[in-house]
Amino acid sequence: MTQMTIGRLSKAAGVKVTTIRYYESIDLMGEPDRSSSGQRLYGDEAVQRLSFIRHARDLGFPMEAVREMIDLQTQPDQDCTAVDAIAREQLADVRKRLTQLEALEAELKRMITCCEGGRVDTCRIISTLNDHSECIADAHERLSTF
Amino acid sequence: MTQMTIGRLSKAAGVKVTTIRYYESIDLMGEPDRSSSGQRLYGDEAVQRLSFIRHARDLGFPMEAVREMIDLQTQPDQDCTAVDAIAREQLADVRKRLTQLEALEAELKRMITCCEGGRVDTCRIISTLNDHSECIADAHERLSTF
DNA sequence: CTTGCCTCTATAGTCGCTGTAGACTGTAGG
DNA sequence: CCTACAGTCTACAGCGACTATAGAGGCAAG
Repeated sequence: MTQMTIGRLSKAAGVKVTTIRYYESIDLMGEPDRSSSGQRLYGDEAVQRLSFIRHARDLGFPMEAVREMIDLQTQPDQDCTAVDAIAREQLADVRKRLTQLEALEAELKRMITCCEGGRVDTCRIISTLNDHSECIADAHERLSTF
Repeated sequence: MTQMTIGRLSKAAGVKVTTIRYYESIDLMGEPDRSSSGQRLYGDEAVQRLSFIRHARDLGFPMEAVREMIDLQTQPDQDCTAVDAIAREQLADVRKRLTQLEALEAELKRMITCCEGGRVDTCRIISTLNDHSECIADAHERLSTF
């Protein structure tokens, strides 16, 4: 199976047809061959590239980084310091997001332990959101439930 | 200082002027008073509401949830089960994202330990992105660096 | 009075897609 | 061969949550 239509490629790579065309339009995929009637025809390397893109995106790499890495792949004789740098940057970013999310988790737990099913006007979640500095002291003992 | 212009509100609440007007346009803020020349004039409760919105957004609450909570605040005599439910949902979501990010961190670490500054065509980061199932075995011993 | 910042409205642009419309193509069954 | 029907084509609009721009008018200090 050397040539496949966009729909088959879509299934093979797990990327929607419209998204593939979109990637083409922003020059992430080269221009594919066309059948006599104008339908796009792809080879297996298109599956590779799409999986690469999708995987990188799943890992949270920004589009720009993906593009850079793809460009680098077209010059395979260079050293890969640049690729390494991109990955390290991404790792740092992920770490930052992890820290933020952890703080966030703690705060949400706190909010929830503070809400005891009263009325909205005394609700601790609401007041926590209104004023960041509330309801910390008495939360600690109840956190185990979460 | 009972009435302030949008710029002062912006500074007081840490939300950009344009964003405030945007929130007004999507009915998150009520219509403010206007000066004789048509400039928006806000009271302190606007600072409250904006901080609430910003804080909730920082915590990752979706806009829709923010809107719901604001609506609930206008009916302060109801019980706050709904608010609690929203917060719990958000907590579950945060947990999910945490798990994903942790997996992601692990994979990025793996990718980086595998990349030894060779050439792009042998770069393990690139090949990891191309094919998910590589380069796991020999990574473990070097992970400590990260 | 002028300078310079603030505010106004309305509109377009951002990112990373997704969805739509309306036409054409390719294929399988009868 | 004809008919269905699924797949494909282009071009463009829409999404969320803002951000930026243009061009006009407002306000306070020097």
